[in-house]
Amino acid sequence: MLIGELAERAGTSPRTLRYYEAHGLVRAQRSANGYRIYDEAELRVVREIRALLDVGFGLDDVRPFVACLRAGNSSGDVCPDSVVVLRRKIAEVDAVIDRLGAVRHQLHGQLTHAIAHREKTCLRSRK
Amino acid sequence: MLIGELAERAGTSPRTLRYYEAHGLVRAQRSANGYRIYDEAELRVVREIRALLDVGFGLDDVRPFVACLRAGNSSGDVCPDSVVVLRRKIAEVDAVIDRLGAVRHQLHGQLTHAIAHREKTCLRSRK
DNA sequence: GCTTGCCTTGACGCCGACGACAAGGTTTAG
DNA sequence: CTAAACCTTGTCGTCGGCGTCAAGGCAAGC
Repeated sequence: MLIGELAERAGTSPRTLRYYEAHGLVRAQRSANGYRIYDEAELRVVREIRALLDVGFGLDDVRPFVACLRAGNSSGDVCPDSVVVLRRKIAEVDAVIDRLGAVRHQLHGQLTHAIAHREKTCLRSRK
Repeated sequence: MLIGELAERAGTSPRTLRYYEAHGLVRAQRSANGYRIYDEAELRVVREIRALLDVGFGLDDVRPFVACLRAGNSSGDVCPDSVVVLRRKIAEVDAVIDRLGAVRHQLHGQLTHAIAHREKTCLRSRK
């Protein structure tokens, strides 16, 4: 499988796959003419990477999951390192959610205050 | 008031104030030697900017609030343009919170699955 | 042979809010 | 006289995950 085919099957671009390889996440054989050749297993790897990135992981966070897959596991999640990252990410997400909740609350306060002020001004202007 | 003093009083840096000025948010007189001179009103402007940026606004989002303050209002929130931005930002925050909730849910699922798998493996290895 | 369509490496662009540094001018205190 | 401590403009660097050329090689069909 050449890079274009893998890219299409994984729903991404050749550029992206080379980028992953440059960062040590994806591996490829080389044909005589220098083309990258991938086996089926890499498709699963790339899909794992994509799924995690979509969820907000960084490339570094993804490494343990890829290693876990390469170690022969059916899921990238089941290795200790992956679990560590999962826990950390959940905690991060929780923190952001809390923060955004507070932000939302504050913005809501500013909004209602502004509306109230507008009512007042409007009433005054009608006198 | 020179730029260093304003920066300190607003809890930021001279570089940041020049950046705001370059983007049309903050204004300054110039002394004979070319130094920027700020009046007290600019302190409130800068604080408004900082408060909004801290909450996740971009510089463009902040403009209406600054204009509102310059128009003589006691709060930057009370003008129609500000209210529009406030509503939009609240909607954005809500969307992100929803998305993160889904992400959290998925990650939690992956984690429990991984733990369950580990239990299984552990049990097998003890046989 | 020529075009088409793959592939290769390399390098710059992006976005946003600045930080950091360069190279210089000014004023003040010792 | 000089050092310190301000100020000025200008430019490059940062972070991440790529997109987008550029310039070229290789394979295959007509």
